Amino acid sequence: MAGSLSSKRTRVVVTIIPSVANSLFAETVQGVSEVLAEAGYQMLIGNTHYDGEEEGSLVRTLLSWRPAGLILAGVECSATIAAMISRASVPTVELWDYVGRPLDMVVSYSQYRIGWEMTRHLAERGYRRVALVCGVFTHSDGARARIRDREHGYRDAVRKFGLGEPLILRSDEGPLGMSAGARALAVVVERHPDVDAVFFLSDFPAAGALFECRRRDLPVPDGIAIAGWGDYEIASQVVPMLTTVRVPRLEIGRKAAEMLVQRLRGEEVGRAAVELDIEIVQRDST
Amino acid sequence: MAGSLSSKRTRVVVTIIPSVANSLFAETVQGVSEVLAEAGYQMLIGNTHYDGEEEGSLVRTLLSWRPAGLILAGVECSATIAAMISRASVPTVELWDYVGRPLDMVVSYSQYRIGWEMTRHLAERGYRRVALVCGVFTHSDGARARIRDREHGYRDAVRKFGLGEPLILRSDEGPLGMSAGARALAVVVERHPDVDAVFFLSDFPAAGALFECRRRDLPVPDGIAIAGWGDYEIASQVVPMLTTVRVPRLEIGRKAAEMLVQRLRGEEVGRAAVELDIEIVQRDST
DNA sequence: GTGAAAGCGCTAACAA
DNA sequence: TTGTTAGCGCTTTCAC
Repeated sequence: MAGSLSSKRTRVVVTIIPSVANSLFAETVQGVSEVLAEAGYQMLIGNTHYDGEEEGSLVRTLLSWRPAGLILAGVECSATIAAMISRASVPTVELWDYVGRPLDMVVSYSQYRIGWEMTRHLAERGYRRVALVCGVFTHSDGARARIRDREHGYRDAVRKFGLGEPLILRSDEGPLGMSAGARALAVVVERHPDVDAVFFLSDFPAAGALFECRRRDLPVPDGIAIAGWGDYEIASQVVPMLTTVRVPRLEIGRKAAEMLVQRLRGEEVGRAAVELDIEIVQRDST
Repeated sequence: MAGSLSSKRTRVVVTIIPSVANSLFAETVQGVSEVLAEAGYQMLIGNTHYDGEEEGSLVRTLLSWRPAGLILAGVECSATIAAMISRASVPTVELWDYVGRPLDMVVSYSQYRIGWEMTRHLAERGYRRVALVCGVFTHSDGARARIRDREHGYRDAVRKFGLGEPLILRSDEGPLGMSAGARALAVVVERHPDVDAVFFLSDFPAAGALFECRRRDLPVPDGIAIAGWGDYEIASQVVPMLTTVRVPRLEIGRKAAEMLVQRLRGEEVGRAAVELDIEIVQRDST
């Protein structure tokens, strides 16, 4: 500690995530720390619990330790916090969301395209009424923006491909689990019998919906089609296998860490904002 | 940082885990940080990647920052590292595994009982040949000891309840996933047709086995019974619902943090080693 | 090359 | 009360 104080530098990079319990972040963090370890940096993780105040005190403490770099994965980052970070002039990479102007470097993918591509895919496979089920994170502007973009892509595709009225089911549970997916499917089946495909914004509620269909003896995909997001292991294992959107979770982490390491080495980082590609994975549930 | 150097104390507790990608640790870490946050401490997470060397350098760096406390969740903790920690005289709580003598405080549950109780449960429900499927962590003495204890409990129960020869399938993949569970089930069905129940040491491979049974049109539990471990959400959602062992993941984290906070407040901590209870959850897969 | 001295940015103890 | 000073344990610099 005295050494860091004296030399004004450390070999530590701090990654801040909203929740360790959300497997979305786990793999990305793994990617980050792999690359960082290779480059001789240590990584520490801070957990905000989706709470702006905790995030603030965490960032304050961590910045006082002069980390070599900062990685913000899906965190709120209010104006106050952003100001603290830029004052500290620590190289920063934001992943996924960012509010307003990016602080520094950004690695993300298009939320709009997720909504658009899957809806288009379902339309092309002949489904005529596609519902969207998503969690509503009211915890941060960035999360709200992310969801808005996805819904926007969905709405545009619904209109473009003549799928009737958009139907969006929102749940305010935060990250949706399997049981929430099962409940959402029950609502769709009972209240909107004309819906022939449901797009869940995560594989876990989608799997839960698949299980609910099985309980109801509702055949998938003939009775109803189910699509997910994330391409988690469960998507390729569940019966029937789940059509989903592959997002490069690991690669996002690796890319972010690589950009950071380049910057720390004093190399010029080409594009400060990288957008990675997503991909529809067609399986048996649609 | 200068403040911490000067005052020789911080309000930061460091939790070290082997992997963020393993959902086993996620909930425990959540429990730890909830309690710590209430008590006015911040928590940082260090990730060892199941690697002794990384653990060493992580602990060295972190100890130099004089954390108020240390929580080691399922990490190797070699003699060298243990010496570093005790020299730093930082209050420490170990979770789950510990090698040799505990460093300081310990929160755990009986691995032996997990093997014993589930095997007994299956014997009592009338199964005559119970196979055990487990991952083999060769990364640490503690993990090896944990697995040995579980297998020991299983073997003792097999003998006690007259279930013939023990049958243990080991995989060296590390934490077993769904696809590994599916493969293990295939091996059991094809090579050991007399097996009528399989106990997986996690719900994820157990769910994978369930899916494999479905693909093979092998009815569960009538054709074969499947049991898991962990009582993750999937266990109560999958069809048929999975019989499993509930382990108090969240409570372990909370308890560990509570003990640490008591110690930091200067209160006397009653028993330095706490063993929490496990519980069989009977569902439809057995 | 080796050794001494200054100082990183704060806290804590003491003096005014 | 408020102001001052020593010093936490290192790195860095500069003199030898």
